[in-house]
Amino acid sequence: MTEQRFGFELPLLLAGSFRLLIDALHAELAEQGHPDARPSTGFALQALGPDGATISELGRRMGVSKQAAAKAAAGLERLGYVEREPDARDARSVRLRRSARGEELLAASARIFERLRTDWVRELGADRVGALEDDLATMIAGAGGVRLGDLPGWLR
Amino acid sequence: MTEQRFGFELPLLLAGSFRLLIDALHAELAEQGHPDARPSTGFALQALGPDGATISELGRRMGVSKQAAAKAAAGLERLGYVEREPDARDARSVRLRRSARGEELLAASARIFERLRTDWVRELGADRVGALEDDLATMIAGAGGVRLGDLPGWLR
DNA sequence: GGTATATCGTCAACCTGGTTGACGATATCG
DNA sequence: CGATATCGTCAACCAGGTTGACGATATACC
Repeated sequence: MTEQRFGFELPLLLAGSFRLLIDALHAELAEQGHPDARPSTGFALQALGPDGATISELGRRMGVSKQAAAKAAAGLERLGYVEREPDARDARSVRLRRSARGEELLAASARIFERLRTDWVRELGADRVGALEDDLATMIAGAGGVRLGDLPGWLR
Repeated sequence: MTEQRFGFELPLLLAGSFRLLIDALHAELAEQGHPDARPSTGFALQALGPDGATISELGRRMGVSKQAAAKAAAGLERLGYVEREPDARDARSVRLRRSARGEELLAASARIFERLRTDWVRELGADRVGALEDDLATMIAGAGGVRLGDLPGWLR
């Protein structure tokens, strides 16, 4: 079974399975009333956190410029996933907050990812999936963590 | 060790470790004389194959339009990774072929990925890395394979 | 052989999502 | 109070994707 594998297969397998999950997620999301959610939508909403954030703060959390964060926020606002309100104690700032629909999206995503993981467990067994997660976490921790917010632009 | 894991961690772990590998690859490539190689560079050169391809063919192999393939080819040409020559038996076509430098880039990438994989083996053990690869391959095969050539644009 | 049809590569226009630089408005520090 | 820093926005640009159109060339068919 484990025949000789080349080093370059590892990244292909990682990218391929990542894409599998994300495609499945968005197919499901589209059916559940979120047809124009994109991978970056969830990332940004996650980065926003339960208490929201200012535009600059969002940019810092995602590792992009505040201008890029402003564009992203405008998109999320247009789709109804975030709302903006003036910041009470800093008249320069804009507070971005997840809307009810934004919370829904995250909740739906969490449910779907949970279900996708059980698919993996059914196929591979709970121990193998657990080992896989542990091993990837080990490698990431060994490298001192990894930034993910700017995934979209980084691949270029 | 294997505490309760949430479903949404799996994609984060996959993306994170993929990014880890790709970042390490390009840090190494930059030191080896390929500072402006990008992830898509290697993908495209790989898609070109040892015998090269026409622009339209490259586009089909990467799952993008021929116009996008032409732009990518122009970039690769500018960096000296591919050469274009007229097609002997079809005056409409342009054959794209990897240059010597292009072959070098692929060879260097293969070497580096091989070394990165041995890092993983040193950290996790050969059996765990093999299991990880087998499991990811299983999931990808179960989904009927996955397209990777258009990774850059797909995340959007 | 001649004509219809398909494909090749390019051009143009547009979209998304990044970047940098500049700038007025507002906070904050000394 | 004044110097300095940060906030959000605007403008210009770039990369890399899209669609539509088009002249040039192959191919298929009568």
